[in-house]
Amino acid sequence: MIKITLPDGNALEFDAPVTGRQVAEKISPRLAKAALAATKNGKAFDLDRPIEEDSEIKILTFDDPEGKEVYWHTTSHIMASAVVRLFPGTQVTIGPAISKGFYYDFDRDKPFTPDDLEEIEKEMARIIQEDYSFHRTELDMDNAKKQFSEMGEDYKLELLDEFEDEIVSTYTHDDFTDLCRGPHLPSTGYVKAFKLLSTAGAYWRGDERNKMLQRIYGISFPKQKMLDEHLRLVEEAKKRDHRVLGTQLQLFTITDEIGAGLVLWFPKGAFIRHQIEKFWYEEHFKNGYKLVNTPHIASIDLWKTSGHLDFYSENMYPSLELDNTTYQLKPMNCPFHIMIYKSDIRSYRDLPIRWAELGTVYRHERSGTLHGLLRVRGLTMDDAHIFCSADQMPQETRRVIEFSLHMLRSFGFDKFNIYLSTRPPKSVGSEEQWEAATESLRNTLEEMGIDYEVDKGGGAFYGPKIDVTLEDNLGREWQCSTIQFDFNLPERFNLSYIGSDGKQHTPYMVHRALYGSMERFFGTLIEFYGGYFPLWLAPEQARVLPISEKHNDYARSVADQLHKAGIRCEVDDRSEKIGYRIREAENQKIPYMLILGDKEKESGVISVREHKVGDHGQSNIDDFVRMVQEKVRNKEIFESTTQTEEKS
RNA sequence: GCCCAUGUAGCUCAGUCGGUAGAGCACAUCCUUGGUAAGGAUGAGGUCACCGGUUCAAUCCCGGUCGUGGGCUCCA
Repeated sequence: MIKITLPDGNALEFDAPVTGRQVAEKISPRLAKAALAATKNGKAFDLDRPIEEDSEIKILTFDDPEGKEVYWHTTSHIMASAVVRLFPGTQVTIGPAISKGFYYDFDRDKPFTPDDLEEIEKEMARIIQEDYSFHRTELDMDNAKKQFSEMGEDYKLELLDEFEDEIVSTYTHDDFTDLCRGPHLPSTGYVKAFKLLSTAGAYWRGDERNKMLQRIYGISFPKQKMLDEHLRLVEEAKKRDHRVLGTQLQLFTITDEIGAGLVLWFPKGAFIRHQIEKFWYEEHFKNGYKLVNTPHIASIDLWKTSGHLDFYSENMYPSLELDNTTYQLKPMNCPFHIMIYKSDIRSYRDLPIRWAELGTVYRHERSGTLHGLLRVRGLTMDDAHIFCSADQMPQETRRVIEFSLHMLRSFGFDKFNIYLSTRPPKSVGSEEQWEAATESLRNTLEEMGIDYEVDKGGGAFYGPKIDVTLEDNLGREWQCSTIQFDFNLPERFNLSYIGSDGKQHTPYMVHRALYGSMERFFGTLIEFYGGYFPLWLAPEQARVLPISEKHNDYARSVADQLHKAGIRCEVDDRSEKIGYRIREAENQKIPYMLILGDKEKESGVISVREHKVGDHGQSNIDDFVRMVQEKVRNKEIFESTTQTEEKS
């Protein structure tokens, strides 16, 4: 007899060996039916693999993240076997489950076409129909290498070379065998609904020096309805894409007549940006920052001294020759702030110095990485540099982290990821400097009790950093705030301050941006709000809609009163029906529509309609003004805005 | 940068198996003055991204350039 302990603490006794499936059957027929795999002592385990000794067992269904992983990973094996059936000679490489689905990378001369995908789907359907069981085989390294060498699977051999385990496992269904840790679904028939979504080129191991493989992405579910729902949600998400909303709401455009990655801010977008910047200035003054302003180009010598020419040149635009001087368009603001520091003798009494600038920089990002507002070539950083003494450093980093979180929360963000980025391969400074600086940042994070992940090798060339990322609407992560330690520039520029001991010391330096850049922050805001900007940001807070021509005068007098109260509103008195004009205001995502007809005119009130919600009924003007002012003051966000749009 | 896809009116998209293009919305004018998401009529609007090639003829086929989209380790 062996003892099987369940997640709820209850224990069941079985004759050994027992399988996860038998355990599930004992618990309930429903669980047995939904069971996909198990975990044994916390590690994923095939449902039909014998358990010989006392264990903690959890049965995995599609509701468990690990269950989904098994489901998707198995589907990727099914896809691989279909591809090998249809296109003999294709080498398989790796095919993991990812957060939403799976992919598999193949080495094949010809990329897959959409027609190929259809064929592959049909073949997968056959393989699922034929319901092959998955068999796990364990073998030692020599045999594994022999087997995959005979199969001609070079990539698997490369993987095997890196494994440290003595025993590896393979999974076989039908006549397809793949090197795989597992576990898998019991059989191919477990996959009920799937779809291949896209193809892409992907470098072997993500390294562009390696061969480009052909990747196929897909997803699967235990029910067709779940697949349909998933596809619907993806479609809905596309409507919140900042590029789509940017056009629809006339916020910005990027056109090749200007250049890739260069943004034209339309009046409405520029207004929102202005509000964001105004808030930024106010908060920076409150937090002890002073403003500076600096030019867009500078003598190339500055960039030689700073090290940018050596370490950042691939992202820099070519230099300009003029009057026997070579100028360089700036990719960063830091050297300028440093020169301001150097313009005077600094005392320890002056520190910390905090200088901020909305500084526009140009970076030649690789063409394939450009993406709407989220990765551009001309951008305005909400930059600042802090110069301080060594012992002020922990305090200053802490202040910046708190400041950053305060700023982001003011916009309603409450979900972000925080990373500690360590030394990259191409970088300056000694090992000791990196070690000390990284530890300092780590300590600050830990003292503040902040959860973070380590991004190994993700630091700037001049020092380690803390990054805050926000996710876009399709789950892609983008860097927002960044707080970077720099022990390079103060040395290169020979910065100093006079300490209380009367001697010269080198200051520490922090680079930081809280929004990251105005462009990217705006892009994430558009998606976060789904275009429904909160009142304090909305370019037009209310639209006044007279029912017919005879109410135009009243409409104008209402608009006047609102203007005087500081509310941004327009009158739409075009000779269109009220329904039409409401529809237009809704499409433009204008927060309030004020409908004015005979009833309102007579009693001197307004009828208030809120976007996405509908008619709120009548209100007097003062009450409405107070309500709007209150929401503006609180930076209140519309509840409906952060939810997925219903289908319209 | 690399792989694949793609570029037609302001926007969203049809279309031409090679004979210089079409819809809806938006826009303009007129009619309509209408109570909470599309009233009607008429009209204007395109070097079919750009450069080159094949052809009697190219928006369509071919090559190149530029742009855009998806992707380029969430490791067996």
